[in-house]
Amino acid sequence: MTPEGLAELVDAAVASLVDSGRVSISNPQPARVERPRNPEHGDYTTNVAMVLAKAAGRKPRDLAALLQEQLQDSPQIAAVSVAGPGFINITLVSAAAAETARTIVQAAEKYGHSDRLSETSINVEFISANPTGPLHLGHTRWAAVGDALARVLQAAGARVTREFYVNDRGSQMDDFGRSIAAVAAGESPPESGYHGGYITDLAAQVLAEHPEYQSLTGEDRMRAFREAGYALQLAQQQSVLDLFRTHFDVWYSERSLHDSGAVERGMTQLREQGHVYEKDGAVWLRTTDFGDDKDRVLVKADGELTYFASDTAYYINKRDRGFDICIYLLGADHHGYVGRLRAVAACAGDDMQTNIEIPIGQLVNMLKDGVPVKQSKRAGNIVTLEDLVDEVGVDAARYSLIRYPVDSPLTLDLDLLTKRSNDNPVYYVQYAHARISSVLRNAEGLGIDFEAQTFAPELLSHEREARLLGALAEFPGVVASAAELREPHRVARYLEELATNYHKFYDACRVLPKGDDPVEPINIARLWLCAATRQVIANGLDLCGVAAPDRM
RNA sequence: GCGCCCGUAGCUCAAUGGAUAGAGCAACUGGUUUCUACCCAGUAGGUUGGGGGUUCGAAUCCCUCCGGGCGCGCCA
Repeated sequence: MTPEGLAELVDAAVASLVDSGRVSISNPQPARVERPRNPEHGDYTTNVAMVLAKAAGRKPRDLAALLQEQLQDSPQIAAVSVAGPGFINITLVSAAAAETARTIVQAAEKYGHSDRLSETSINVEFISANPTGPLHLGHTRWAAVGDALARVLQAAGARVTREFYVNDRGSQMDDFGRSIAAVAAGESPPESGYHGGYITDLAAQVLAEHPEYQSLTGEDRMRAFREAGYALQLAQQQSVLDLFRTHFDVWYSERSLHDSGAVERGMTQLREQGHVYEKDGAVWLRTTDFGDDKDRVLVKADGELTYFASDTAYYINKRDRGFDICIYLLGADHHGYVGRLRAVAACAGDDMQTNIEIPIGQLVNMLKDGVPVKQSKRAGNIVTLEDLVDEVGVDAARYSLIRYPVDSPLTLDLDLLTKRSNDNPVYYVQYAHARISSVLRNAEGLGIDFEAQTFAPELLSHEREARLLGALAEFPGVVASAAELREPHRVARYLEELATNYHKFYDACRVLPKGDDPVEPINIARLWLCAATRQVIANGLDLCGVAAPDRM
């Protein structure tokens, strides 16, 4: 019996009361069934009586009592009670709860997946760093979170495209080229340029491949170094993201947006929608029609297109490519763009409530030796994605970045992460997986093929078995809510709770027979439970993009 | 000045308007002749920044004040 199944049972109980005329509610909303925080309150609890009390014109506790009467005859329910202001607490018979283990083992890697977003095509754009330097710690957070979000959305059935927008157009590219060219000539980069040590490396690489560039001067020299440096830096970003297990489906070049005529087409569409006007020799988009602070310039008085013009065209281009929802994961330093981007969607004739979503991620701070690390791109002392991975590894880096909601600022203590200690819960979760794997290996060594034997779910009646089963049953709901709320951290938090439940079970319940003891049905039942738990941990870690090791 | 985000245990952080606000780390006390102790059991730690409001019920929603971060360009 799953929480979803139980919710249907409660809905049926409500409908039965209404149909028999004992209660009058028009259009009762579906019940929500949750696991209570306090285990003494049973396996599941629902607040449906309190929610519907007003519509029914009854006291919450009276309505709850009527529902209790309806529910307690169900063969799958062991006990129903009314508590507090009107909660209905439900305990399942152990066999009904334990069927979950069989369900999970049979569904295998599909357990937790659903089809509730199956009609939706979603573009998830994240990182979108300039190709003028290495990816820093902030980008690393978006890499981990964006990829995990994409995985969670896919698990909910959505068609997802991971997209990286390459800002390869504009004056910062020229600054980039001038900086490399200057260093190649043995000079310092210009004040407005780029100063990190990687510029020196890029200059050396460019010269190694193209020694003839050294003789170029002026704009030709800038362009030559710019293009060669761009190719090298983009390749570096791509390879480090590959290492980080974040694989983009589309790397979309801003230049290509212009070359393909998408910018012109976008402008035409916006004109047709009637939100474009001219003032002071410039062309504007009236984003204030849709809540933006001020209107935005598309074409400057000198005829140059703005960066914002690319943004508008890019959004329209995404919609033309068939995406129902465009998600932009932006850093807090770009939150000023939210208003104008949403307005772009509206100006293009879309619904800014549904077609565009812009979660804002707060920045990542760091402690090293207990002192905040000051990061400055100009000074070139940034901490890069590679640095973090070198320090703690891909699993710990990804996990520690996605286990927090993105809208909360995050402080990473590098010294703690470096210790590879339990301060990083990823080891706690991975260890549970490795521990179960070991038990299953030992079972195999004893010649026990539990899947070939009869599973007697009613034997899993120990309190800690019940709690573990309850946690396992929650997984599909957790994945679904993580997808709907765009909050992949829920999966990580859930895994930690699941791992705790497993360790407690393991501590109290012997799985394999000791010594020469015969194999009993309880051993078989517990092996089913172990296999189910391992499957859910593996599925959850996969949604995080973190490895599930068989040995540690 | 205006706008957005944040403020929860000593530290890092959870909690989809629900019952006694939870974990991990740090501190203290215990537990393994047995399947992986990277584990488990327990103690201690709170005016959820302050104040007001909404309601059966608020860390959560509204108002206000305080504190912190970020952003407010015909730059990209």
